[in-house]
Amino acid sequence: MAPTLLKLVRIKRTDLPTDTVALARFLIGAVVVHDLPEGRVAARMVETEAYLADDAASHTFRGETRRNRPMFGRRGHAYVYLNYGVFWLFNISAETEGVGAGVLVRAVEPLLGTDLMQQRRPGRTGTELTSGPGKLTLALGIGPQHSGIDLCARGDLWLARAPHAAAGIGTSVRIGITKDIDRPLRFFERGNPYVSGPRKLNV
DNA sequence: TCACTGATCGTCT
DNA sequence: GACGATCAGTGAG
Repeated sequence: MAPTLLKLVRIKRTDLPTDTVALARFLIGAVVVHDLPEGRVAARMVETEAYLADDAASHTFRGETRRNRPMFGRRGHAYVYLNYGVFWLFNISAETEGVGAGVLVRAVEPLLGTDLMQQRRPGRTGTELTSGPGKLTLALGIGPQHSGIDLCARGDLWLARAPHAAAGIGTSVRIGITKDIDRPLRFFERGNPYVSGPRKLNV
């Protein structure tokens, strides 16, 4: 799709499903937009994971803390945290005020500003740019300064409606966790080359 | 294509 | 003081 033809329509909070699993599926195909000083970057979400309130794998399982507070807010807020001391991971809060749940964005497909993404990922090209939760935050310039912000409000980081429907949504167990490992809470666009993870999970 | 490993640090126990 | 919702490099099959 030619960039000049891409119309980005801001997502309103009322567009977002309250239920975490429904939100994780809804977000497949939707767009993350970041307006940087150097220009706009935008990418379609093609892989997500749901983290529920009664979920031992979720950061919210043991209750609210300073770090995970955004997950307890209303749906549509960003929760960004440092993983393995190295990478920032981007989540979108779900459910209602007081319920700790959200959706991890695991992979995106670049739509706008691919050149800017490449500058932020030296030596990486093609699917290596954004095919993983730590990669995409680097490419899109998402960091701790965004944790807690409202993605449905005016700001530099926001969500836009899917420019076209997902080709088909696949389901699998989640990746990289050690608790509640059997729940089918990972969702991805079938056949999309930017989807991360072992091939056997992506059918 | 898969399995394994080191790097690295904020958060919570 | 231990533990990760990861990535990139290496080596084997």
